[in-house]
Amino acid sequence: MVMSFFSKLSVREQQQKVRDEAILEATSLLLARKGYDLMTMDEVAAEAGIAKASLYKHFTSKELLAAAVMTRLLDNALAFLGGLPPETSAREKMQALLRWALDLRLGGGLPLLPSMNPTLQSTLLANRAYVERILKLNGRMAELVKTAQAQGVIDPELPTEVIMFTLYARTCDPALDYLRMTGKYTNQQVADYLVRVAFAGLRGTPT
Amino acid sequence: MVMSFFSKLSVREQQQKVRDEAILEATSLLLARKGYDLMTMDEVAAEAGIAKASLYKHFTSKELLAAAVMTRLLDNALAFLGGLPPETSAREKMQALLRWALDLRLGGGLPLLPSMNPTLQSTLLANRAYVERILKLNGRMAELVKTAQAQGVIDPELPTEVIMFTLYARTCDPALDYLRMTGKYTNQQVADYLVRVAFAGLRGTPT
DNA sequence: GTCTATACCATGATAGAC
DNA sequence: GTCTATCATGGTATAGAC
Repeated sequence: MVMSFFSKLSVREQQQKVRDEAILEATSLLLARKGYDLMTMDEVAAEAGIAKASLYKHFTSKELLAAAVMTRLLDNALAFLGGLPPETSAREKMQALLRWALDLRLGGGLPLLPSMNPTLQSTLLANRAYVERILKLNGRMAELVKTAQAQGVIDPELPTEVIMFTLYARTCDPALDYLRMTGKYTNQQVADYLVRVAFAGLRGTPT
Repeated sequence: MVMSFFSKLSVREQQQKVRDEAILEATSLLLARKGYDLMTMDEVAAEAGIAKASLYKHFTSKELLAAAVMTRLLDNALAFLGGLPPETSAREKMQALLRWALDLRLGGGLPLLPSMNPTLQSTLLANRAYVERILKLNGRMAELVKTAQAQGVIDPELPTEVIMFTLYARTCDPALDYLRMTGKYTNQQVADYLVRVAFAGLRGTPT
């Protein structure tokens, strides 16, 4: 089919994108708030302001919807990393990424990592787009970690994977929720503490 | 009703305890493996070798069952802490408790902390026995943390709560699962890494 | 009296008719 | 796009066997 760039179809496609984006945003919020298992498609539809069946016109299954959200999230993470000024050190980049994720979570926008729902897990791993992003991010992270280790600012005795996985894990650290529940700290303070503890540990850095 | 200590009822009560224990153990495994939401009462019954309806004779709801498991877990944690030799330092005790929890998890026996299922959460907080244990453990932990901070072996600039919550959070660190999935490390190594990173951080301890 | 089998009922993911 | 089924799942209650 031939069409101009300004045809009605193009506009309609843009509308689609806008709607898709709204759905993804709603899903993101709900995933962050309740997790995959407890999130229902009814809620997503309500939050996005459309009917449930309409939702299924956009995303053909709950799992695919979740995969789309996770993929978008990884894209954002990669974009964030890529957008950091070139003079930023490797360790600073690692720290900034963790901070970015924690801030996202404090704003209600970070879907927890794939809980351990097995069906979701396998759907994700079968999802070309998702896996591609994961691999790309892993590659970037591995570089940063190795550089930082070579510079001696990250424990060189730890396997690269341990560092990477720990960083990923810290983005969904439940301590964040606990601290927030006390009501004693600002979001900034909570994030500061978590980043600090992730890098310096409970022992702290002796001078 | 009057009865001897060796009456049949007493025996029957013992049978009850044994069965209860088997159910709790089965639930523990399943909670650890699938989490609360995905665990079904059918599975629990199957794993415990009884019928679903019988299960409901022992525990009148899924939530109460989970609460019982969590309470038992906290009892075990308290017993473990209490059983450490008196000469153990505060920091060693903290470390030992984390290690104990991680070993439990590696053995498949640690139900993750209350996911964030809201109904479960409120059931737990309404459960006298559970809350009692939580408060007791929190008390013990707060003592240990303060002592260790006073001794300068735990970062004294961090609020006690940050330390405590971080420790709790580390017991369910997803990095453990990631590392195990690589298949590159023994369970011992995985636990060693996690404990080390929890206390020394990613930066490591500069000599 | 304790377990088994089965029935009930709400919820939530999908599919099909307008 | 919406509205209205369908269909499976899973928590809970009951009815009857040993």
